[in-house]
Amino acid sequence: MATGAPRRTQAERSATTREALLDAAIACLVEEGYANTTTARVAERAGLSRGAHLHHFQTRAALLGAAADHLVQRRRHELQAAADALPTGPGRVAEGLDLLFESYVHPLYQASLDLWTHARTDPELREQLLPVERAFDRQTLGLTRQLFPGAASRPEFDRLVELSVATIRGLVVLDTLHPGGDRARKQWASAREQLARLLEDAA
Amino acid sequence: MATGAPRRTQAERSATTREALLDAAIACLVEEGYANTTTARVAERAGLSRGAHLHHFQTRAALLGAAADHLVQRRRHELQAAADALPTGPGRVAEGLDLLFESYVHPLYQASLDLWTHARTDPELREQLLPVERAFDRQTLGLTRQLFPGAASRPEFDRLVELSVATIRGLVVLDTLHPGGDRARKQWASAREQLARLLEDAA
DNA sequence: CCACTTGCGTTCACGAATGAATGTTTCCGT
DNA sequence: ACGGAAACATTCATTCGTGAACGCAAGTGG
Repeated sequence: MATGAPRRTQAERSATTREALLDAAIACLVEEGYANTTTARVAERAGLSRGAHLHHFQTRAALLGAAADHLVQRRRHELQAAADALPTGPGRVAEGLDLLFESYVHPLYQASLDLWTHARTDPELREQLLPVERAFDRQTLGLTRQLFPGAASRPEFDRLVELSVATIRGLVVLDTLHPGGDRARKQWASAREQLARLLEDAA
Repeated sequence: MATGAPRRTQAERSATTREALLDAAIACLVEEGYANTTTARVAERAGLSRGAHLHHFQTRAALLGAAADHLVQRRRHELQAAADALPTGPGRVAEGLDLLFESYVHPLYQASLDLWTHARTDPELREQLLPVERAFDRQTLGLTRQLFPGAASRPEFDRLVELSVATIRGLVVLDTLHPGGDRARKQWASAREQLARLLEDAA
């Protein structure tokens, strides 16, 4: 038959549903939280049956582990694109810090927080998340080197990045209790100034 | 009868069981996490029946809300005692920051993180936690004024405290995935130096 | 001392979530 | 086109957590 849709190979079909499940899982985590992210709920959101889920991920922890990985990949793409588009110039440090901050206030990071928090007492989930976290860390460090080329070669650079990232994480946690609130954003204005000074002094 | 134990009034009995339940709930949160902190589990830990729990707290969210409050009270007592015992002198700022840091790496704060994270998507729990958080914030701010009397009157003091607390929170989150790990502690050494400089410059 | 209240324990019914077992459709190699 | 394999769907049994109803025992005020 000459339908417009070319016959899709099985591997393509498979990849599509897999993505749909992961996207649904992430959306579910963001909007309904870890506790309400059940296998049934995710399948429903993806417009699939529970069987489809079971076919791709035998267990719930497997699904969430894959979702975490998917999450990091998505963040990587968005961040990389934004970083490449960032102009060089005198305001580069401040804007680079802003970029980093935005990647954490993003709703996606709330999903990560949910996962990480639960992994503390769920050995199976933690097992899944440990390699993902390593990738996340490397990703962040690599990005900062690109964002702050002036200071990147300094010996204290890694410490300053740790400080900045820790501060950002700490600010973002503020907003978990106040969804849509901008407490983190308000405090960030002042914090960014201090961090920028430290990074520029190092350059 | 002349037993050594004087007859306890009902109010005393009640208060004892209530405390036992709250302590059990907190211990359960710390060791087994939010998801495994079920009403049955808490009652078992407290050496009581589920009926006892249900008598004092009709719903699970009520128990957890009360537990969060209890948590903040306990932290207040410990912190206040430590702060009162802190000597004045040249190292006061650094030691004060350490004190603050210790109050966050404490396992009790992991329980708080679990609660706060879940409250994001659980309206009933969030309702319970909002006033508790306000108390916690006031408590922290009051303590810092006592710890850093030199800088407390400066206009930028509140901003510096926010920065310090955010950094500490962000560092502590690191350890959720690595229980018993001291990644936060290691990064703290360097971060504390920077924060101390800022606070001392303000004094 | 007795009626009444309050703290505490037991049992039951309901709902929800998970994963296993078993069908049904879609695709690919020959 | 046809047989096998893989993707996907349906149903089932089990487990677990919750909160309500009920019942007993211990304390309190008249």
